[in-house]
Amino acid sequence: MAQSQQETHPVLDIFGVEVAETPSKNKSQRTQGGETRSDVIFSSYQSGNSDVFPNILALHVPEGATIADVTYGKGVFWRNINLDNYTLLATDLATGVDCRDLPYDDASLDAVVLDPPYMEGLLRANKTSSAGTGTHAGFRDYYSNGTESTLPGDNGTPPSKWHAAVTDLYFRAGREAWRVLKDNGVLIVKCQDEVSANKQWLTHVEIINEYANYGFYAKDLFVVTRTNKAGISRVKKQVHARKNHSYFLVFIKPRPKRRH
DNA sequence: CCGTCCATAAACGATCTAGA
DNA sequence: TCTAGATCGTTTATGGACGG
Repeated sequence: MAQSQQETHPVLDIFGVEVAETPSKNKSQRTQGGETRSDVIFSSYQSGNSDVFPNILALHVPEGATIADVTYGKGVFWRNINLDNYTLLATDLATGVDCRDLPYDDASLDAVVLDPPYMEGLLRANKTSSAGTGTHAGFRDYYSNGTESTLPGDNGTPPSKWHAAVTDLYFRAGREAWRVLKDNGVLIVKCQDEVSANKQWLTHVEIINEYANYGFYAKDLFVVTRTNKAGISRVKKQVHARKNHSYFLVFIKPRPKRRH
């Protein structure tokens, strides 16, 4: 008992934080590096995609990486990126590349960026009842449910519809991304939850759970809150909170663990 | 056997605001 | 002033249970 009392203990304040130096007797004291700072990259921003995306790239994708943006669209993600620092492979439906069937070799890319439509209304077969008449019309024409371009299910089941058509697109594109990514490769997925048929669908949770089955590690999650006020029409009684935020999910394809 | 009711699934479409 | 839209509640269809 007397021995233990002779051992030196650091003096702690009420929060348990050391406030006094331990005696110099302690030879192998660890010296901590790094610096204290607050200008770090945060998990949530009230801003647009083109402002948030550079932060994600800076944090998770090293310069010199080869990145495939498989849903390039107008390239808004890259508006504030210095393209000298990366090799960008920009494809889209407009260039004839299906994000579920990429023209790249297995394990050939450092990063993949995926941003498909996340609204079931955009994927409807019937044009008069589908949403998105502008920039997403191409998506709708090609990926819409109930058309011959829609892929049947894994077991020959009918093609998915409504919200399931949205997740189906994410799942297939995720599996394809797994194929083309190198070990430790990064998959950046943009998504947003949606309400369909008066029902809440937490799309980002569904994607994370499904991708975990493929082996992806969900390394990071960013929330983008839109700056403007969105409305909804034809409401008699609001049921759910109007969504004004979306997600960037960052997945890692882990290096396979070596077995003994 | 038929019509009604109810629950659930499927289908559908409107409108107000920000930004140019 | 004009344009165009990263939804979500409402409406319609479907099918089973149930009573007459």
